[in-house]
Amino acid sequence: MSTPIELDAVDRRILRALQADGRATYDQLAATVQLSASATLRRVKRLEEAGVISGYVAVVPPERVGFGLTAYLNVRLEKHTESHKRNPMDLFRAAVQTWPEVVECVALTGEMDYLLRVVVEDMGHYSRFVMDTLLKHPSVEDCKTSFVLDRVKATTVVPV
Amino acid sequence: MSTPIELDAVDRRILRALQADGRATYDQLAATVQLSASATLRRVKRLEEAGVISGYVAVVPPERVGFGLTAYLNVRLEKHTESHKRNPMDLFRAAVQTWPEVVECVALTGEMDYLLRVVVEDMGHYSRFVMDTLLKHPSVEDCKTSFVLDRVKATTVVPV
DNA sequence: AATGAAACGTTAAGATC
DNA sequence: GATCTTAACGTTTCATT
Repeated sequence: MSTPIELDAVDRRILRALQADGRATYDQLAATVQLSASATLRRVKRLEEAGVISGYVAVVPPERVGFGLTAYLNVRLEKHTESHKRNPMDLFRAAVQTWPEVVECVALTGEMDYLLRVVVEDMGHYSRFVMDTLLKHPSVEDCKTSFVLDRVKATTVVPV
Repeated sequence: MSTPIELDAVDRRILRALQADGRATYDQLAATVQLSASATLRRVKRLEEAGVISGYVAVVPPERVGFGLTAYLNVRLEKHTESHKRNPMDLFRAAVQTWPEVVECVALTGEMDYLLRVVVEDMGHYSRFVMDTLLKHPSVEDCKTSFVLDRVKATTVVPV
């Protein structure tokens, strides 16, 4: 899982194909990567065991299930804390895991500490999340929101 | 593809399960959602045809294939253009599709026009992308970069 | 209209060359 | 890397509610 993997051209074709269709059969895969099905299967298993393929997921467009609003939130944490509590960073990171609206959270360089991608049903839902949950959390100093107007490019794909 | 879909509790359990493991067998799925395999299959096909499941993809962690650096770039476009050319927005959107480093691009509310997620091999690759490609593009006025220090939460999952 | 059980065709997985 | 064999799986059918 942690050793670096050498990928040849065939491996890259396999990864591109499986990032486009994670349920392609080995016969289909074999045809697109120009290899026999059994050799293709062995390479896929090798890639899975090496952690190059960490799993397979169904893609569910949020707007098809009633989550029509996506926002990016830059969050800045409190720099100090009450001495009997855990520090703001640990508190915040633990809280983020429990908030279903937050589908992605990364720590960033720059003036804001964290970037959150938040997926909600509508503006009411967004407003409740920010007012009642995020800003009420003791670790959070403030946040800035940008709403997504349009998806220009969205790929689950790593450009292997 | 465009009609709203009514999802019941079983549909939601199926979506959660397939977002966690897109290659679960129908026997496995059936066990976790408390339904027979054939009924589960019929519901999955219905969700696929309705576009609630738009596809299945293999997940490839960028760092496992040599893409160790992720950055978020806020991009501001030129507000005017040479009259004989297309406007900056159309130029930029078309260019973004051709840049493999840009795995995600959304138009945002707020002072910056676009947010890009950029996945690159290292700082040299990042630097070349920004200096030689992004900032040289006639549609781009300027950009601000934040590098990802740590993934706190990363889910492909819509919280259905 | 949706389900569950069983039968049938297809695919995955392992052994061998 | 390819071929062959068998076990597992996906899909259809049909009776049932």
